[in-house]
Amino acid sequence: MEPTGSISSTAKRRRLPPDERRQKIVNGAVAFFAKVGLEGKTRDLATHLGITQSLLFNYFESKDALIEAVYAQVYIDRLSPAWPRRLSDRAVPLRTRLLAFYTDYSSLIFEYEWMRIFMFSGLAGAELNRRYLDHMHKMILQPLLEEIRVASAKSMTPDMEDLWNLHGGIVYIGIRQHIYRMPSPEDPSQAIERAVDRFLQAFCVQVSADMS
Amino acid sequence: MEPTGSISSTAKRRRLPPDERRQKIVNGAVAFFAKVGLEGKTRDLATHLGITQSLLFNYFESKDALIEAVYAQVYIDRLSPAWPRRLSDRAVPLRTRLLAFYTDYSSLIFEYEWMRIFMFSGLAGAELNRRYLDHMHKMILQPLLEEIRVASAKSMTPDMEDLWNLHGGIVYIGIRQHIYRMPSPEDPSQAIERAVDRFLQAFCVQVSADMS
DNA sequence: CCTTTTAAAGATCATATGATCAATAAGGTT
DNA sequence: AACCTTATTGATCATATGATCTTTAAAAGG
Repeated sequence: MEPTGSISSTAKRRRLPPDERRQKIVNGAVAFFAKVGLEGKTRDLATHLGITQSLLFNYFESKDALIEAVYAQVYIDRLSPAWPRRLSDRAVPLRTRLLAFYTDYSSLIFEYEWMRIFMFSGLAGAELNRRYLDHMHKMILQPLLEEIRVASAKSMTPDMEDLWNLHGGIVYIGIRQHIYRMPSPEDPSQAIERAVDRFLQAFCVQVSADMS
Repeated sequence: MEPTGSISSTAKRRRLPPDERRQKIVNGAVAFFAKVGLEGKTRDLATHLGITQSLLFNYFESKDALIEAVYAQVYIDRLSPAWPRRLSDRAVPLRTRLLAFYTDYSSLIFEYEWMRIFMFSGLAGAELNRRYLDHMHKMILQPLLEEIRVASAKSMTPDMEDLWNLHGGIVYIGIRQHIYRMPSPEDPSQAIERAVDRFLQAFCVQVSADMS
């Protein structure tokens, strides 16, 4: 009988530089936990990685420490620090800024690993999750609200709930795709564009909805 | 030392009719799994219920069977069979129908237990989840799309992605509240009303946005 | 009050799981 | 080729966990 945590017999033992091995483990853990959830078992992860279970604990103090590394890996660079400034650049038409942001942002978040790890960590009440959403609120949506108000030409002016509605409607595309695994558009850019235009139409004089 | 799965010493042993006990277990399991996730441990659940862990298996074949009962309990009556007909009742103004639906629907789904169990089961790939969303698509959004197209007075006509965007933007209120635990409006009806009005404004001659 | 039924508890099993540590061998250095 | 360092393995531990089974006692019937 094979002992617990041993490697599949045929595979040769490969020695890697610690940094490289650590990175391989984190990347594998991201994929693995995204698929099965944060309660995924270390032995299954090790099998996926083609290493022994005990090796994981050579690189991480505990499973929790590994999950923290997964969080760090996945949350990193997910919100570019350049956006608050770019969103407030009034030299560029508001519609262009909004579309640029959501085109860029959706390409970052409509991704299997991110969507699912974000949801798993949200359900688990992870601190990083709250900080991320807080950052989204203060650094993205708040400036955006101000910009739309300034550009607002109609009597009606948007509030923060309206902005969360715009945001949520767009994010929900990714939720349908990666959480619920529903059929969804391969290219979401058109849906995003239409959502943004409907939003602007409600508060601003429409810049240019279509060319037809 | 207390044996595994025994009850807290002070509590008297209470005998209940099987149906009643079973219902108490299911209700407790809904609350428990909503809070900690479907990987919650049977012993913790039993403690919450004030019963022994072994008693759970007197009423359910296995933990999976219990979770199926939780699904059934939570998914039941979540989509009223009357809505497809009501949404197509052209004697009522479209805006009124839409608002009635989302007011009613949001009061059903903006609920801690539902939101979280739905998300947990979605991440787990539960069959019931897919069937629910399929039903939402075919029985609610499809008729709705037809109604809006009929009422559409502008050149632009909505597609299914637009409707999912409306839907997602509204559902996202509940996600913010119960999954991410963010501050959110105690009464979402105003946000819903504004989202619906923005949507109709884009495709139909606006019926009545505000009275001011 | 005694008997009977069976809901519920208590004890226990087999396996799973995170974690530890000594033994091994891959790969670089001399 | 011999040697050394240390990445990786294999064995193992302590506890957790789903599940089973025997024992106990609450409540209904007479």
